Amino acid sequence: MTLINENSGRSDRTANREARRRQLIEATIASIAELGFTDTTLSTVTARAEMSHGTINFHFKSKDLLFVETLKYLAEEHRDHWLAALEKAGPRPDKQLAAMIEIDFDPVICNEKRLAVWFAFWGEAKCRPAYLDICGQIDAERLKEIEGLCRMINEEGQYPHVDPLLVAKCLESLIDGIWLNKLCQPEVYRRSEAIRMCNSFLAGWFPRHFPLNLAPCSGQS
Amino acid sequence: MTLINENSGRSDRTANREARRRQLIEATIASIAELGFTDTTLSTVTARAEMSHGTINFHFKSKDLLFVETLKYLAEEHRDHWLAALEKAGPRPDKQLAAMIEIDFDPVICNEKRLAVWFAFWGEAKCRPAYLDICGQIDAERLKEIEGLCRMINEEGQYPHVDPLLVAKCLESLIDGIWLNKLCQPEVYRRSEAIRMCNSFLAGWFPRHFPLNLAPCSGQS
Amino acid sequence: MTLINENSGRSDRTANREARRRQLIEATIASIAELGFTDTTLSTVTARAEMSHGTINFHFKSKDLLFVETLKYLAEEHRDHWLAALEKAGPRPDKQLAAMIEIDFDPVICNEKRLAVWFAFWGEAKCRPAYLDICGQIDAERLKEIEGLCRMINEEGQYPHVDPLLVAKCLESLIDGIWLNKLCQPEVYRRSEAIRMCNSFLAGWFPRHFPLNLAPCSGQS
Amino acid sequence: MTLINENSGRSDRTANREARRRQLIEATIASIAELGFTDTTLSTVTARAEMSHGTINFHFKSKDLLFVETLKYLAEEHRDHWLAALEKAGPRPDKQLAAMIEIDFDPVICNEKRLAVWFAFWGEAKCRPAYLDICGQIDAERLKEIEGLCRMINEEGQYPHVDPLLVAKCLESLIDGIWLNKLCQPEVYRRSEAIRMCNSFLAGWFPRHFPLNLAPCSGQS
DNA sequence: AATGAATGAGACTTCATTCAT
DNA sequence: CATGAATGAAGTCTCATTCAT
Repeated sequence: MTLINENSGRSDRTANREARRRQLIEATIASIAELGFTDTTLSTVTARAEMSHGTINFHFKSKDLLFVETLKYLAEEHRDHWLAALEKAGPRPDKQLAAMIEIDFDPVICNEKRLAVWFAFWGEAKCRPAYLDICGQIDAERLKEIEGLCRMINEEGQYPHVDPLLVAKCLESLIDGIWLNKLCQPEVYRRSEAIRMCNSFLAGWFPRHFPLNLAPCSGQS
Repeated sequence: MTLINENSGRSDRTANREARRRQLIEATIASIAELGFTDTTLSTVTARAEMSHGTINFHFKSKDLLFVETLKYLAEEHRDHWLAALEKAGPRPDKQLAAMIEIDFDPVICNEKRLAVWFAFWGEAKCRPAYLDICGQIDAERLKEIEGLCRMINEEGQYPHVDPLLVAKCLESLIDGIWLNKLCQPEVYRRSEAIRMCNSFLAGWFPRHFPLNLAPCSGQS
Repeated sequence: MTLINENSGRSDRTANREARRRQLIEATIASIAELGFTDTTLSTVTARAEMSHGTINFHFKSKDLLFVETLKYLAEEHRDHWLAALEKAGPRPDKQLAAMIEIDFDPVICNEKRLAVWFAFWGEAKCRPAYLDICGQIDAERLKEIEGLCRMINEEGQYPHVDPLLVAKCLESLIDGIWLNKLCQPEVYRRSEAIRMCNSFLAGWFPRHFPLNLAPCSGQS
Repeated sequence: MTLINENSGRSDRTANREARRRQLIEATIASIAELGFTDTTLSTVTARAEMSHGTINFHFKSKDLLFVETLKYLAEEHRDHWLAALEKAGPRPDKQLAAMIEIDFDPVICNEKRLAVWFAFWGEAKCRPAYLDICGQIDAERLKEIEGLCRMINEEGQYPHVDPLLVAKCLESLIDGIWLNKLCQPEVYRRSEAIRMCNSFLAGWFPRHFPLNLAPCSGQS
C-alpha cells in the first residue's frame, strides 16, 4: 500500500508519515461516506485503514483535528483540480468556465463518496467555526474566479443587463444544488444531465457563447 | 409538576400527548441547530423542552425515531406552506411559481435554524434510508408541481425550445444551492437577493413572464 | 446495605442518593488504601461498591471530583471526631488537649486504611490546589484550637518561657510525623506508644499538667 | 544528535551511561514535583531530560524500576548528606545531633521539589513493598544513629527519666511532621522556624545541652 | 404519565512498551 | 546507542435505554 523509497534515510520516515496521514484521511472519507458522520468512530476509520487503534491520536492529535484535516484535504483536492482544468482549457474564458463546470461533475471530484462527505461536513458546519472557515475561503476564491470569467465573457459578447457577480453566484448555487440532488438521487442527476442543466442556464445569459443544446435527452447518462 | 386538567376526557389527553411530541420535536430542531447532529443528545433535547430525562423514550420509541419524526415535521411544514401559498396566489401559473419561490425564502421556512437542521439531515441522509425516503417523496411532489407550472407558463408564452422538466430541475437545484450558500454566509445571501437570483434565472427562460429587474441593488437587503 | 425509610416519598430518593455517594466514597477510600492512588481507577472503586461502571459519573461529575469529595469526607470525619471529643472531655483544657491527642490515634480515625489514604492525598497535594485548600482549612482550624488550649494551660500553670503557638505547631507536627512512621511501621508505632510520645513531649513544656509516665514500656501495645 | 567522544574507551561509555541515568532520575524528580505522581509519564520525564521518547526503556527496564531508582537516589542523597554532616560536626554528640537537624532543613535536602517527591513516594509506599523497604532501611539506620547520640547526651548530662529511644523516635517524627507542614505551607514553616521547633523540643529533654532560645521571633525567616 | 436513578456498551484518548531503522 | 513510529491495553467519560417508584 505504502510506497516507500527504499534507499532513502530520513526522507523515508517523513514520506512514510505523510503516507500514513493520507491513508487515514482517505479511510475517514470512506467511513463518513459509508456510515455517516454520526456513526464514524476512530475504530471505523482505523479498521478501513487497516491500522491500529491508537494510531490516529498519534498522527492527528484528536478526532476533531482528523476531521478538520479531512475537510482541508477535500477542499484542496477540489481546488487543485479546477486550477488544473483552467490551465488546460486554454485562454478563452468561455472554455475555461465550461472546464470548471465539467470538473465539478467529474467522477474524480463528484462521486457518491465525495458528495456524501461534503454534505456531511456542511451538515455540521453551522456549529463548527473551523469547518465554516475552510468552506468560506475555498468558496470565496472560486466565486471570484467565476465572476472574473463571467465578466470577460460579458465584455466579449457585449451582453446587455448582465451582472457578472449575480451570474457567478447563480452558477455556484446551481452547481451546489445539483450536487445536493445528485446526493439524494444519483441516477436522476447524472453527469451529462448536470452539465446540460448548467449550460442551459448559461445559455440564458450568454446565448452566443453557450448555445442551447436542442438534442433530445436520450443518451445523457 | 405538570398541571393537567384533571376532569378532562380522552381528547384532552390526546391533545396533551400531541403537544408534548411537538414540544420535543421543536426542542430537537433547536438543539440540532445549536449544537449540530453530533452533539445533540436526548439530554440536550429534553433540557430545551424543559422536560425530564426519561420522557423522550416514552413519547418516541427511540432516538432514531425522534429524528425521523422531526424530519417529517420539517417536510410537512414546508409542504403545508407552499400549498397554502399556491392557493393564495390565484389562478395564474407565473404568479403561483413566484409564490412558491417567495415561500422558499420566507423567514418562517428559511431561517438560520431551519436551514441548519435541513442540512444536518441531508448530511446524514446518504446512509439513512428513512431520511432519503422522506426527502425523496417531498422533492418529487414539489418537482412535479413546479414542472406543471413551467409547462403552463411555457404554453401560455409559446416559448420555444423550453423543456419544462429541465427548467423545474434547474430551479429546484438553484434554490437548494442558494440555501446552502445562505447556510454558510447568511448575510450575503439575503431574502431579496435570493429571490432576485431566482427571478433573473427564470427571465432567461420566460422573459415575458419574468422581466429582468434592472433596478440597482440598493435596498435589497 | 442501604437503609431506606420505606414509608417516605421524596426523602426516600434523597436518602438513597446520599447513601450511594457515601458508599462510593467509602469504596474509594478502600481502593486507595489497597491499591494506592495510581492504581485506583473508577473500576476498582465501583467493583468495591458493587455498583455499575457509569454510576460514578452520575453521582460525581468526574473522577477528580470524586477524589475531592473523598478528601472532604475524610477531613470532616476527623473534624467531627475531635469536636465531639472536646465536648466530651469536660471544661479543663489539659483534659481537652489529651482528648484531642487520643482521638488522633483512635482506631476509627487512625487506622491503616485511613492513614494510607491521608498520605495518598498529601502525596498529590502539592500539585492539586483543591487538595491543598481542604487540608489548609482543616489544619488552620485545628491549630488554632490547640494553640488556645496551650495558652490556657500555660496561664493556669504559670509556665515560664512557653510560646503557645510554637508548642501547638510542634504538637501537630509531632502527631503528623508519628502518623507517617505509623504508616510505614504500624507495629512499631502503636496507639499507646504514640500517645506516650505525645505526652512525654508535653511533659517537657507543661510538667505539672502532663507528668512523665515512668512506667516501663511493657504492655504498651 | 548527541556528541560523544568518538575515541573514548570503555570507562567513558560507562560514565556516559551513568550520566544519562542521573539525568533521567533528576528529570523524574522534576516531573513528580511539578505534576505529581499521577500525571508523571515517561513522556513528561523524557521531555524534561531533553531526550527521546524510547530512551527510558533502554536505561531502565520499566517505569516502575525508574521510580524505584529515583527513590533510592533520594534516599542515598539524604544519607550521604547527614553522614557528611556528622563527620564535619566534630566529636561532641550534641553538636552532631544539631548538625543532623540542620541538614534535614538544609535547602539542598529540604526544598519544595524534594519534599513534594518524598511525599509522593510516601503516598504510594503503603502498597509498594519496594518503596517501603527502601524507606524502612534508611529510617532504621538514621533512628539508630540518633538514638545513639541521645544516649550519649543523656549519659553526659545525667538527665533522669530519659528514654533515648523514645526521644529519638519523637525527634524523627517531629522532623517528618514539620516536613509535611512545610510541604503544604512552606512560607509558615521556614528553615529557622523548623530548627527552632526542634531545638525547643530537645530543650525539654536535655535543657543543659539545648538551652531555650528566648529571643523574639523577629528575623527568623 | 412522568421521573430520574441506574446500567453498561462503546466512544475518545493516553501511555508504557516494543522494535525497525 | 538512540530514535520515534506503532501498538493495543486500559482508563475516563458519555449517553441511549430501562425500570422501579
